[in-house]
Amino acid sequence: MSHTNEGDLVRARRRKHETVLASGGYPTRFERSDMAAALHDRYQRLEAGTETRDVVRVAGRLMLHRSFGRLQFGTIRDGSGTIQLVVDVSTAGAGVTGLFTDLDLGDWVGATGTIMTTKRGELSVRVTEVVLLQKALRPLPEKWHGLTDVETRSRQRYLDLMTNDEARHVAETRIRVTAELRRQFESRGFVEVETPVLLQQATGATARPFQTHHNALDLTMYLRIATELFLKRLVVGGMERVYELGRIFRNEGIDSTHNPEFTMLEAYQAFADYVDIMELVEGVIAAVAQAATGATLISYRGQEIDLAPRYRRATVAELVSEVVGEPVDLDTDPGYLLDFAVAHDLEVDDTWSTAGILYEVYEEMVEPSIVAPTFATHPPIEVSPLSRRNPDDPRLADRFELVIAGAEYANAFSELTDPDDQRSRFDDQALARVAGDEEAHPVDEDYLEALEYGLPPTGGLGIGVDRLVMLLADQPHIREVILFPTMRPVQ
RNA sequence: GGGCCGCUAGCUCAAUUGGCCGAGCAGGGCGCUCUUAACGCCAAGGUUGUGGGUUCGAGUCCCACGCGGCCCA
Repeated sequence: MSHTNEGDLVRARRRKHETVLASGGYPTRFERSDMAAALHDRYQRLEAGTETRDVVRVAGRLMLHRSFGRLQFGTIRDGSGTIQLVVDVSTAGAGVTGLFTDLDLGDWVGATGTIMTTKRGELSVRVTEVVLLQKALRPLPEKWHGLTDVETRSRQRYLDLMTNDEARHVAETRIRVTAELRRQFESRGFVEVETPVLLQQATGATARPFQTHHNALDLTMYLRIATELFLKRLVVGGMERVYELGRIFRNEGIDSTHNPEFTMLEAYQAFADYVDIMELVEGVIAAVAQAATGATLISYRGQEIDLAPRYRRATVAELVSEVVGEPVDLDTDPGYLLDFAVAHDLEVDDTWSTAGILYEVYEEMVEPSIVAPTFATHPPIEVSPLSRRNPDDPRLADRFELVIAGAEYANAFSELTDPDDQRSRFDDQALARVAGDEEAHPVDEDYLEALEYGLPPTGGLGIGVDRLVMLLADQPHIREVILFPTMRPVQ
């Protein structure tokens, strides 16, 4: 970023700043009587051209400033909205007029005055006293277009927030989403817990972890890639309904749906299976949509999506059959499925199993085409190392993914409770690891020991919170829903 | 990792085939008694992302690098 000549723009502001410092400095607090939005609310019926004797004290950042002959107008924004300040030079004292005239856009100001409406009906505070709470030494971004450069908006989010309504709207949506998620789980009897971020082994998902070092223990440590195995340890310990809404770290690239640190909600419910979790998810997603947007019918990237229950339920094999055009399942000849996959440019070869090709077709062709909320159930057990097997077909997992608008928003399953089966699944992953798959799941001996004490039948769930916010705030990029996304350093 | 595109005043954007880099906002000065992105007039503000190269002359063409965006893997 170039600061060429910024000094020229800053000079006048700094001079005023130093004048304040020389004369005793800025006030340490301001006793505000009302927020802007509350005033608009209270005085919405006030007719144009009304003067009241109601004295209020408001404070905020000066966003607009204009003079019209002997009248001066300013618009300040506080945490709730904006309110106009009016100074009548012919009646206000010289002190007020001088101070008001000297204000620059971006300054924090506090004002005392009476409520009035202008001839055009704009609710305003007729200022009798004004105080500069803090000078903005740097100029604000352009007042009409705001800040548009994606990079600067992400690096200096405070500028984005102070100039762009959309930035504030998205931030507020995210706040409503996380608050409502907590409310929903609390109301269903879940308790929020905190499990370690710093680990000696990163488990619970297939992903590469970040590595760090603990000096006192002289120990290599990893940042968590999931909360799964710790939450299930708690269920073993008798905490029957637990959830964690927390930051997850995965050492992978950055694109429109991936940030190296992101937020995931995981929940575990004892004595429940994946079908119970489906009902839970529908209810939670609908409630969150309602809380965040005011409706369960939302618009995402030009598509209308109804998030009200109940969502479509179909197996992965059924969904794949729809794109293939005839029924396929795990008993289908792998050569037939391979031909279909190759014909559609999928990167598969004849070493792949039927299950592998089936799931590849699902991920590459089915998932992107789904718009309405759909529970895609029963993927192959090979791609589900932590799920319980389906009792009727042990090659399938009692698991589902919630797909909306071509992307996955939740992943859930009946948890694998058999410690011996879990050990053999870990062993399969270990083989893949030896074969070079750095993302394959490592063996977690401590977790296996916990399972040997008995995990009750349990339904587990993970929801990608950032992506859910993207959906509800209709944002195409994950950086828009994370206040401070990971950025390359400026050089 | 590959391809394409972008980087010009504090901010938002212009700049013909390579020919003096322009405007709006913000900032400075003046005017205006109800403005709403107020308006009008005046003046000021630039090492065109960085470093090389080609050329009489580069914002523009070539090479490298940095940051960002989009698409692909």
